[in-house]
Amino acid sequence: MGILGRVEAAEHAEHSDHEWGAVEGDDGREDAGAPILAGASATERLLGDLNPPQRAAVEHADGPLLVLAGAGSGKTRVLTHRIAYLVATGRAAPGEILAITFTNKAATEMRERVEDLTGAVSRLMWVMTFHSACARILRAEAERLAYSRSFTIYDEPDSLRMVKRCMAELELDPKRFPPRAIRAQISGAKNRLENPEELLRVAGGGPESDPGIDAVDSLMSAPEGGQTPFERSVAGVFELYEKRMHDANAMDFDDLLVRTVNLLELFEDVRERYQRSFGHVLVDEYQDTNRVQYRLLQLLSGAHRQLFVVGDDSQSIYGFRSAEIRNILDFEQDFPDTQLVKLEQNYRSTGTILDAANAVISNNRGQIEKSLWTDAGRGDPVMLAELDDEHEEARYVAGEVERLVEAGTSRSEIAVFYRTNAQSRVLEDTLVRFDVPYQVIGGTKFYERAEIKDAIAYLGLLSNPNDPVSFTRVVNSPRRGVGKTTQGRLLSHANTTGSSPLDVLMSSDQVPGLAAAARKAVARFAETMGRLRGRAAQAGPVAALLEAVLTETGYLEALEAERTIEAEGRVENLQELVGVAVEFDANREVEGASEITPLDEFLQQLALFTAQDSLSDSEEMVTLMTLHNAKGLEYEAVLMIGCEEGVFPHSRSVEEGNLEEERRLCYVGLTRAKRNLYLTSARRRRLFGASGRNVRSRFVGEIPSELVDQHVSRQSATGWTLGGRQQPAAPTRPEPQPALALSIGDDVVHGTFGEGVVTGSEPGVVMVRFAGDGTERSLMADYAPLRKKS
DNA sequence: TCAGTGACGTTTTTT
DNA sequence: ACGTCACTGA
Repeated sequence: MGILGRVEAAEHAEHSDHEWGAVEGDDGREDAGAPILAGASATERLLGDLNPPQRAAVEHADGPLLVLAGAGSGKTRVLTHRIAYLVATGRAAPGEILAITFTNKAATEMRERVEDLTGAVSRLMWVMTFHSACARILRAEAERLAYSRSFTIYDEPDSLRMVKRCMAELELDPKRFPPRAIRAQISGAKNRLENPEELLRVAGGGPESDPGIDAVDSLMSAPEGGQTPFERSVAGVFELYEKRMHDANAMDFDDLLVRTVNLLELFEDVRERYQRSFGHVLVDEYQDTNRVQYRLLQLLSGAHRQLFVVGDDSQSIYGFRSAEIRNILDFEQDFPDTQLVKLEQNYRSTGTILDAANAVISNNRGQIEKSLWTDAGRGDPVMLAELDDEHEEARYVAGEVERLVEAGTSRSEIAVFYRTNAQSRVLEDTLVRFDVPYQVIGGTKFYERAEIKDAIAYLGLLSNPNDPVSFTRVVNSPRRGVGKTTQGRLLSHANTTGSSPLDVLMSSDQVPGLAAAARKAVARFAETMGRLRGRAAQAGPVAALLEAVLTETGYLEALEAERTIEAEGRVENLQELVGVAVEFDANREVEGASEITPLDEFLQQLALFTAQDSLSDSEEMVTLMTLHNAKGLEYEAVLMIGCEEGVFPHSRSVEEGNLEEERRLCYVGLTRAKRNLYLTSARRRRLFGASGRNVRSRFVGEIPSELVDQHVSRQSATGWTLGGRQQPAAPTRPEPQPALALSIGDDVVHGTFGEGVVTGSEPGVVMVRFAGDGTERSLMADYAPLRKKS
């Protein structure tokens, strides 16, 4: 066992009064709290409310630990308590802990809870995502990899842009090889830690191919072996892409991880430094780690092997991002002295919901044996609803949400999940019409709006003048007479002289071939950028710099001159961004001599901001999100919409044979619900204009019928019965009353809102203005407790 | 250089 | 059905 490593770790643990390096065997727990009085009571406090297996995990003595935790079994809690335990018992100083969470939000919550438990200031703790941790390490060590510290982080669209540039440079036809596909291949290769040459080697020489053809093929393309033209193109683009990204002093999301691995592999001193500083490494959602992340964990915990990972193989849903369940299945082999703790008691859901989820996931093969149980009651049945089309489905959701709210469920405790972001649209329209407040997580994000990206690109360019993508974005926005031709001349001059695009701009009189008008426009822009650059160098508040950028570049002015509603919205968005900057400036700890300038830190935060981070849980809103975004969350009531073959499981997953991952995704969705669970499907759904007939998802059929309660919309009931399925038992659901014959002007009485008058109607919906509060509401004709006043 | 028009492909999921 | 992108004419 890594005795040496641990002794070394102990030596460098300045805050540790203990000589943990000297303690051997499993029985460390007896000594754990004893020497520190305050620590002892704190330890008791934080162990008190744990069940035996949770406690075993938290009190784990030494070496690698794998916690296999079922859904809702308190795995994040175990992780939090483990950190608190390490701090409280003095086994680790806060600064020696690196805890990896899946989102920034989860990280913030975890820090706060550790603070609550220990009373310790957690600022020193590294509790963050893989990407944030890597970005921080890279900022500090960038020079080792011939990067500058002000490297730019490209988001996915920007990375795609760079791929397109490279393809153009290689004269590859984007119609023949879609840039998206190439980008996906590159990303996959990076996550598997393959470089361009390896990619070719792996792709080449399929053993099943006909040797005759192989021979011909190898004659045709001797140096590369027998790849398809696509694979060769991927490798070529990959190679150039890597070079151009480095020239640009830019990293994509994958680079953040890969470069950190490179750094730690290449430089022994750096590796040892970080191994010493992180004496304990903890990972949440371990089932979703991929090859790079795994390698990173190996490198960071190499000497001490204090690796504490928590995960659930049934919830592995990021295979498309190269996550490997293998990492969890093989953990015990890779770390032979691993201890395994299983958490199988579920504290979240009713027995019915848990049984449904277990029944679905049991259709997968090769899950690690777990038997989740709960001592909560049975609860309500799972509600199944089959509606006619996506609009009726949305109305059903809106109706059920209203019903739940009236029955006392807070809107913030209700969530709607769907497979694809596109599905939120119809739902949003309907919720607006029904006056149901909601928030959408993910989808088209604030930070992807053009004006926001422009503003960030300006800041990015000031920080990193080498970045051609930001340069291109910004140089003629607002329109200032620097068109494509001029841009091309500037960039190619930058290429030939090897200087940065921004520097070329500053000395544009050196650039050949510029027309007089262009020359003038360029010079004018260069002057403003020069001024702003001077400002940026002063490392003052980011908000002030951003405001200066927006006014001095004429960006705001141009928007205001448009005098349109949209432009107004853009200005508002920009104001919001300034607000974000103000908040950033206010929260920034005034630590002298930081390695990162405020501007770089701000840009980094924006780049690594995730969908879930914008989730607000305090307000009275229903939450809408994809199933992927739902991971790690829980709600009293969950509605999963679009449970149809082709939608969920997605047709593409079925084609690619990823059905088991889809089923795990379903499992994740089901297990988010504490009390009420709804699954809805539509018989017809419009996709790209064309309307298709859909059948219910196989996952719905995998739920035992005694757990469910069915509602089938009237229009489809017959067809459904003819389909050969068993007609459900009589629903206990409030039956849709036969729609009242209402016409505009009729006086009606509503169970909750009182008297009103019908002001309009649509199929299935009736609009009523109520006398009580004067509001007009859209109600579902079939469900609303309405009766005609006679 | 730019505004307007038509074709296209996009919809899996995300750091 | 919608947004993006490339092309075209002014």
